[in-house]
Amino acid sequence: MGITERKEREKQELKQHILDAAMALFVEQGYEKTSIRNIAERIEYSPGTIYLYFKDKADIFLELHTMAFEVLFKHLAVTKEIEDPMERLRSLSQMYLKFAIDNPDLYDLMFILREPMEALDHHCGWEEGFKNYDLLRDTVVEAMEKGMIKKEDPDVISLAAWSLVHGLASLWIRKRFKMLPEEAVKPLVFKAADEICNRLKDGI
Amino acid sequence: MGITERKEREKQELKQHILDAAMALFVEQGYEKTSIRNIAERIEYSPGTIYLYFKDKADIFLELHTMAFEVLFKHLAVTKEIEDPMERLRSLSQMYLKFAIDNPDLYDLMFILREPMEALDHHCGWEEGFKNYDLLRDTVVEAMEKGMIKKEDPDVISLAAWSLVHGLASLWIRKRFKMLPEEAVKPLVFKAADEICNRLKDGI
DNA sequence: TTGACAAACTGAACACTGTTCAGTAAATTT
DNA sequence: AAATTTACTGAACAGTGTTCAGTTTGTCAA
Repeated sequence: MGITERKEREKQELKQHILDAAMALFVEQGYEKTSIRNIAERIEYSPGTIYLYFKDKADIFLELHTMAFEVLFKHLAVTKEIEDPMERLRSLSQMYLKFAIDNPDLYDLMFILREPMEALDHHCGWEEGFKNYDLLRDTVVEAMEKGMIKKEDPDVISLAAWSLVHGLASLWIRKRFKMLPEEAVKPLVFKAADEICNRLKDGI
Repeated sequence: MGITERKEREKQELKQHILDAAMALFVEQGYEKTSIRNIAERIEYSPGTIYLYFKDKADIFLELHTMAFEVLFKHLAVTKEIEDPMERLRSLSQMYLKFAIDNPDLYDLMFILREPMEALDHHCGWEEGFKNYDLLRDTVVEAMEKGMIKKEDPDVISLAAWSLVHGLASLWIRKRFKMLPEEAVKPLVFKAADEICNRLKDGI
């Protein structure tokens, strides 16, 4: 009975087809400006069809959000080869920033937009986020154990480190650095993250 | 000829009336869910009237955004009485965080939402933002001069400090702290900002 | 007081949005 | 070949921001 299997496969294919079209439009023109009708038109199906595969618009973008996290994780995972946890931390922050600035729309979806999180419970369902946070937290713990960072609740330091780079990234993406000359901002952003790494180290 | 003056005054009053209604609705139900028709209904005018006083929806919220900045500035300005620049910096960050967490919708409008900034040029028109940034920058400069923070481009440190608290605030507002137990997050947020102040100082 | 003019305001209309659901068409099973 | 299940459609609903011809209101000169 290969028919049900083929049908299941075809269903998955169409679902992926919707996701691909949504991702393309989303990166082209951003989340808010991407409508269900836009997606339907691109895949040459009627708008109603999309609702046979996804609960609502947020549900589509929740899946894209999950995919984007895997991309980020792969980017950041290469830092595992760096022995020195302090250098690894520095590298993590620089790569995180680069990812955000190179992929502002993906970053928006992952960390700024309300929509994907509203489809989630309070305490679960955000494994993608957890995985990336753990990468950071493990590095912080290791740096503390090796005496490179003054000991403290590792979540406090991890939260601070993440918030710093997220703050830089999101203020950049949402154009809040108007007080500084335009061409000066980008280098300053990377420098700010780097400098805080220095000071975490010097504190010893 | 007092008539033209009265007319001008009445015009300003209606404009303010629109802003008041918009602010009320905005704080009640957030930006996205506040429609022009909602505002019109509340002030008992037709939707078209609003466009005689504001260019578009973003223009209304740009003005609210300006008002919100004055509120924040007044909050932060009380720190001017603190002599020690390091303690002032600590106080600034704690009060900034408190403002953001107590007024998430206003904070959204000021630092997260795209709309108000899109009505602005790249290099001008954001005096409200500049004023608050200068408050921070001046404190950083003073702390450096008094040898309380290692010297460095003050914009790098100011950017880092601001990004840290903005990062904490915006990740909180947009519900990205799901990896931590819900009740633990709020204290951690304040602690993270405080701890970075400590380490800036210890670095000497 | 009346008529003319300008300013203020209206609300229907346009082109869009997310979402639903009765109806149709296609594929599969009996 | 008929019956049934599955997949898909597209019109309709209730909403959005925005525009603009047309009406009302207020002011001023004759």
